[in-house]
Amino acid sequence: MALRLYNTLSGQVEEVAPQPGRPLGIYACGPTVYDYGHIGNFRTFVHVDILRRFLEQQEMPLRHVMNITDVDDKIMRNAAAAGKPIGDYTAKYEQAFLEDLDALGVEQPEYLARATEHIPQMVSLIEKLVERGCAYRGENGSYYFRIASFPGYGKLSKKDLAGMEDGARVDVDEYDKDSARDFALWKATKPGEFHWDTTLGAGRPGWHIECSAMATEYLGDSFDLHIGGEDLMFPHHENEIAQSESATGKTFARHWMHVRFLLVEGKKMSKSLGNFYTLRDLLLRGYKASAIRFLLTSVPYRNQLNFTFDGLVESTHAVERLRSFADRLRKGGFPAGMNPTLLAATKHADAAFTAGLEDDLNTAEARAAIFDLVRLANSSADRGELQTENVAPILEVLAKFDAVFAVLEDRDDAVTRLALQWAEREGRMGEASPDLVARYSLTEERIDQMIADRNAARKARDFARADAIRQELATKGILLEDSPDGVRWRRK
RNA sequence: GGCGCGGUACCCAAGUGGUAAGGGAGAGGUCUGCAAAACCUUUAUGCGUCGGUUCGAUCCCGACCCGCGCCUCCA
Repeated sequence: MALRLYNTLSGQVEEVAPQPGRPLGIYACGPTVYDYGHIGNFRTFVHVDILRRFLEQQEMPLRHVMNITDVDDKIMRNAAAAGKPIGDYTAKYEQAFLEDLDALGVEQPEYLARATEHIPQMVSLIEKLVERGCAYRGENGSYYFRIASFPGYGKLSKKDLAGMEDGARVDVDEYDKDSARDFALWKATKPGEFHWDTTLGAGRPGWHIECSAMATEYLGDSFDLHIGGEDLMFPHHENEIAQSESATGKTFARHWMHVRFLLVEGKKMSKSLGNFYTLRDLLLRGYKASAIRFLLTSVPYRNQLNFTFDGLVESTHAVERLRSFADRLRKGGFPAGMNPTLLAATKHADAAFTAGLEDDLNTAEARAAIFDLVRLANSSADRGELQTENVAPILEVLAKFDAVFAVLEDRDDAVTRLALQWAEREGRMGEASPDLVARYSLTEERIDQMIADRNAARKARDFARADAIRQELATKGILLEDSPDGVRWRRK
């Protein structure tokens, strides 16, 4: 078996496989770095990460490219308003984006491609399109792609151009296009505006051209898989296809994967509805990075995910359950031998996990397989039927799960601490929940001291004092767990 | 208006032409100085509504109702 994914282009679930002897070429549309990333962005990037990690687990060599759009209208406008060169403006948000990916356990692709570092490639692609008669120069010096020259236009998004109202939404600034649907490849700039001086004249690239130029640069004229959010299907990806295939005469991406938008509290996320959240917003509210990642994977990428605060709490508990289970196994203390029934169940969970992901990245199925195993192994252990030789195979399955889902290792404290430091630097501590601030006001030394005091009280059978200390810690978000081999603490 | 997706228990949610995964939450129990964690039991004769096809439909077909997305910058 191999990975099968829904291909937007064909409308079918198809096997994804590289060309013989080559790595699988993946181009995933990245962010426009004009602001902090929001959870909608990260739903896409986390699912790309799930895909990436799963393919690595299947030992498929990858060549994965993600673009960083570091020049566009919003960036130009915001940078100008801040009186900064665009590079200074975008550097901050690019850095923040990469930190956010790291916070969510998202692996870096093989190549990060910045638009501003690939201007020559874009210019030569546009020149090629002009030579081939697919692009033209408008009166104001901008270049446009002539959609009428590409018969396949609309094949990805299944749009019939003839049926679309032409002219209903013409941008008044772009009066010099031959057809309203034609899109800008190169935007001529007015004197004083940020620009590149090129053989096309002074200007800057249109949005779509960067992906065509950079995908081709790193992956060749044809490659295996192109990924993005569902909104990018039209017009962005459609335009990429038109440009690239017109220039090369070859199929651009063979397989297209689109991640569906999420809803927040049942509504499309938008600033006006007040349900717009960046990753940092959530961290400052006290939610853990692992819970956010886990929630984002709870619904397969092609289904709409309703992101809610209740869901975040549920995911927190679900992750805790998995971590507790892993701790229990590592702690040991099981009878010698091997329970063959449990071993069989372990193998079954392993197979079901992989089968779920192979089936169009069904993360819900894959997760269910692991939770089945957790329940079975826990109940076996309670009955004394989990034996020492069962431990390693189960831990292997857990490791396999975590190589894809990446929530078991607890990096949450470190991530939250970084978010608090960022808020401090940016003067945004007011956005941090008081509860969270209290929770992180205790140093580990102080916590250890209080636990030692409580242990002394317990030894003296002064349970009232012991409970008072537990209670005090609890109000600051520190949970204590007594066990035969000592007291463990964790942050709520 | 055009194209597309979805409506499954208290909440989130997977799934299949043959009788409903998983997570969370609630209740009861085991364990514990008290807790926590963990485990057990329990919560859909039912899968938006109405028809149809079928031996049999939540799953196929049709109509309708509701929600959502894209068609314009957006992951």
